[in-house]
Amino acid sequence: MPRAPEFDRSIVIDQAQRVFWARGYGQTSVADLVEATGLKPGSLYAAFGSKKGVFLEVLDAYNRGFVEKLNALARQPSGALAGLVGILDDIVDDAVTGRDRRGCLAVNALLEMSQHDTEIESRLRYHNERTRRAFSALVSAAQAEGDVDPERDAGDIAAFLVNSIWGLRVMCRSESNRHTLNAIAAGILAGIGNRQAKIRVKLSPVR
Amino acid sequence: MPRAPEFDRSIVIDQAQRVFWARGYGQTSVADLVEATGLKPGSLYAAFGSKKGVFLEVLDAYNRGFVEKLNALARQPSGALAGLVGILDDIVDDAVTGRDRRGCLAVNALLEMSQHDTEIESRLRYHNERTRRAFSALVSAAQAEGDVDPERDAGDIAAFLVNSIWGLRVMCRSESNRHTLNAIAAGILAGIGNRQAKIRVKLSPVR
DNA sequence: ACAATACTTGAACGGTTATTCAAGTATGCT
DNA sequence: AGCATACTTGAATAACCGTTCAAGTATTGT
Repeated sequence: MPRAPEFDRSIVIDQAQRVFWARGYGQTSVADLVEATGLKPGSLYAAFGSKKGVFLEVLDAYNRGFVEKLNALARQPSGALAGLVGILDDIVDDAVTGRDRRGCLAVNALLEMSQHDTEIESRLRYHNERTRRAFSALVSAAQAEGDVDPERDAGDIAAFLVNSIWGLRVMCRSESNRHTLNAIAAGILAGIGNRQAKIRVKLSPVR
Repeated sequence: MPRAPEFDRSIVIDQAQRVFWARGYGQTSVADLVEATGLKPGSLYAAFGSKKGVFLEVLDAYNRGFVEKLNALARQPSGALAGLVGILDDIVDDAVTGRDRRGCLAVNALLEMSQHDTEIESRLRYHNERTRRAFSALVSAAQAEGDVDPERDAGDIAAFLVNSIWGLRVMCRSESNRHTLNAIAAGILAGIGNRQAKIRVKLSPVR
């Protein structure tokens, strides 16, 4: 039996994710990964094959985490729509406070790489579909709870939601004004046919 | 008096734009620019200072063109809302037919570079504001024509619109299904409080 | 204890990058 | 005609990139 690896794969992926998310793929050098993970180039290449191999695994972990979060929200006691509003609120809050303005790792990767890397492109397409399905389940739950117009197709609303949230993640890279971001969030809720007046009120005021 | 440049600056910027838009900033080498513009490295650096200098000028030209297009739409005889719907339709059409899936040059640049380049970041922030003002004027026109709820703040609606269109430009990089994209466009029109039932119908069917 | 296994190390490699620069050349004013 | 100006050229440069690899080392079953 051979020697066991000295590192925890999921921790390494987590460390790599932080670097890729902060700097983007192209601006992250293998030297950066070596520094962030503590793995020397040889070990890194033995474990992941290439820089792109690391990145693909980072992307997979990222999407898995996001879909799990969405699935948890759909079963939340305070209601699916409240979960959705929570997502928007968190994004806005992170931007306004400056806590997180890195945007969405998957969207960043899509724009940076999908045009010249078909492997990344197809992987992101797959993640995109999984994300939309998770949003669709969330919308269905909100419809069943009477908070969203049940006449409209949940898949269509989910597509609109993914679109809007991607936009919001991009917007937060250059906009940190609370009023503006809240106005956008209010528009999104209007677009999905939100029936809970309370929640719309919660987002639109503030000044 | 010295020798005059042998090239037309606006043509060079146009050629450079094509390369940057197709490949992104990082993946575009100075050698690519040399090939696309016909200018040798020395001339390029004499005229623009650096690769980034070329890119900044490309960005300026891009945004100027887009804002001018929006201003023209606001004064269109068929109505401001029709102009807006036309923008959405064009984006969807370009994606479905595969005619143009490069996304928005400014959004691409924002995600690729704004995090580690403050000069690009502030330039894009400025363009973002100009774009939002142009959309605001377009929305005001639509309100005056009775096609959009006049009670809501035009600036808020404009922010939502910019957000949605940015999302759509991103979405089109990985999605080319007409039904899905039309559903998104319909959601956007619902979000701005579109009062013209006709136009909503125009977008939602198709299968 | 020994062999087999496979992880770790870090220097080295070839390729590409943005940028510079000295030399050559065309222009227009005096 | 001659000079000042500044554009054009393309080879050179130095830094950095992702990746490889041979040597060293720790672990485990026998």
